[in-house]
Amino acid sequence: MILLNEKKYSFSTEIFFEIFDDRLKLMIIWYLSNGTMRFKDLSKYLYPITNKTLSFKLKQLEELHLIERKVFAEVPPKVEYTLSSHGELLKPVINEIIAWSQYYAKTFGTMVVEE
Amino acid sequence: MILLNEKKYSFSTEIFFEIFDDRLKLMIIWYLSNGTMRFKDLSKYLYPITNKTLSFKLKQLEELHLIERKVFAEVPPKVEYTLSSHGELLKPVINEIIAWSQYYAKTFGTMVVEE
DNA sequence: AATATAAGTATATTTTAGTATACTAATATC
DNA sequence: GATATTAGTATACTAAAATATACTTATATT
Repeated sequence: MILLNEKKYSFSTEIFFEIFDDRLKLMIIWYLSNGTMRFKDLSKYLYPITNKTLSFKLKQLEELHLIERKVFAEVPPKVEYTLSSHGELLKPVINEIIAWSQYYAKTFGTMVVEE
Repeated sequence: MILLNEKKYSFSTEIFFEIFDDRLKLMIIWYLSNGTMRFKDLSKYLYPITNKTLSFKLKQLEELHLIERKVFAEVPPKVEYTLSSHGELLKPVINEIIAWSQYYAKTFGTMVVEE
């Protein structure tokens, strides 16, 4: 259970760190910022990640109102994940992260295959 | 040892996640973005953190050229940590993080004491 | 002479995040 | 009738990260 509301933060960014305490959640947001994805797509892109871990992270992001989960009554199961409006507002953050990463890669020679 | 140069990244933000694989390093950058700090200051602000952990994180950030370490020949020891020019360029990222965190706190009622 | 100080290091221990592996449900396909 | 499919769950295990605790060094203070 995530209980952000019971905590007090000494500075604004702490909320961000509380939410993105691991890179996986932010990476999921990054992937979903390119459009809707199914569980298996995310699993593939985030490899190696176990179903358990991915499932848990998605649940957390949903609790935090950052993504939305849409279940289709099909067999085999189909579940789609999409950024919520609050999640969409993370795009400027992601864009700055991309800009800085590209600068860093250019400066220190780390290869970047694609954006 | 951090060997970013030996890795290839499938998208730009991966470098960022590789560097900020834990919240501590980004929090250190956040604190230093307000100015120079000594080891003990950081230790106080990042409480609870052990000397060992803080020392290790600072070493990593220095290896990544994001901070600079200045040793004074004094007793008791005095060491000052400052953002490097590359670290300074993370400020736009931090600013977007602050903006989003404030929006999120306002929307979901999480308290933020100060910026 | 004992104690405090800052910036760590050393060692052992604990926590916790993630992994590996196997399993399920309901239908479609070979 | 056996097998594949997706989106998970369940259980047990492992490895990495952080903690707790004690120690160091050289000077200044009580």
